[in-house]
Amino acid sequence: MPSRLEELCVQKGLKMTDQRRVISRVLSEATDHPDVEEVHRRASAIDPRISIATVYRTMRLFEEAHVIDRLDFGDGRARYEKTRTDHHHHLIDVETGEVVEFASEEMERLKEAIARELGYDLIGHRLELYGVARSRRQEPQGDS
Amino acid sequence: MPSRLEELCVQKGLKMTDQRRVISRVLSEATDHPDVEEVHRRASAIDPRISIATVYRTMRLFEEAHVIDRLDFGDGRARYEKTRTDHHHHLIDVETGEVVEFASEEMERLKEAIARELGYDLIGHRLELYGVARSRRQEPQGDS
DNA sequence: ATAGCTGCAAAGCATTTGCTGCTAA
DNA sequence: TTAGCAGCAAATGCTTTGCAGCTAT
Repeated sequence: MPSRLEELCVQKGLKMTDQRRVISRVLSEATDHPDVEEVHRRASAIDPRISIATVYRTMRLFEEAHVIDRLDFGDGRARYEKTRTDHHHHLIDVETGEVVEFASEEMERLKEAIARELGYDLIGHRLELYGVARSRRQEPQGDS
Repeated sequence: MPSRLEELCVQKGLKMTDQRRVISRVLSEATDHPDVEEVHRRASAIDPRISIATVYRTMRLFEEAHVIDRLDFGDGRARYEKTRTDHHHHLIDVETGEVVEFASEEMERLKEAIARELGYDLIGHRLELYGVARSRRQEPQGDS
């Protein structure tokens, strides 16, 4: 059974090879935001004859076809997620690296309003929050 | 006359060498958001015996002393600005690279509220808007 | 045949670092 | 003298790319 992401790729006219199929399946099944190395690791577990260069090339290909989105959490490497229809943003737990997704209609309105006020039409935007779980704050065994 | 940024550095207990003085002056006089290469270029114009490695080391030093802030506009290199007391964000003109600063009390409130709702205390955040000047949109001579 | 894809290794870019000589207290 | 700094070049980490062989049509 082709993954949902593979079907999307085909719709976009992408030629699907074995390695692209494996990568699309890995991405389709991911519930997190893996970087290229992690995608390569998971893809290699399915089919070891897949090089990191191909993963890089495929990620770029998929990104240009708008079936995945590149994320930048400021740590120097790109993360990816399936393209979604809903606007959403990410809150990164700075202690665990965990990523919490959230959406806010108010935020959408506000950034449009700000751009308009400044005389601009909004093309894109980026918003991430970095935080620590409030429950963890009162536990005094923090070892950093 | 020492630059304001140099004075700040001294207050923070940093040892000021000739090259650090030059770099602090460059940063103090900057009204834009230069990257390391640009800081090096401007510093070299004042005193040519200053290496890019020293600029990198000094930027990190200044950043750790909280006299400058590192910015990331998503183009792979770090930009810098003097540390300011006011919360503000950046709108990047995707056609000219120009950076417009803005502040929004509503935005500050909103992101705090979102984090709290998700059960987190906010440690940091990142927000950039990318846009095109509305005035430029109707001029049909766009050559891209 | 032929266009396009892959793997490998080399190159690229921003940034960091090991080392050695220098500099200021 | 001695701790810390600067310059240089080599190393790093992520990503891209040149090249030659392979694979489907």
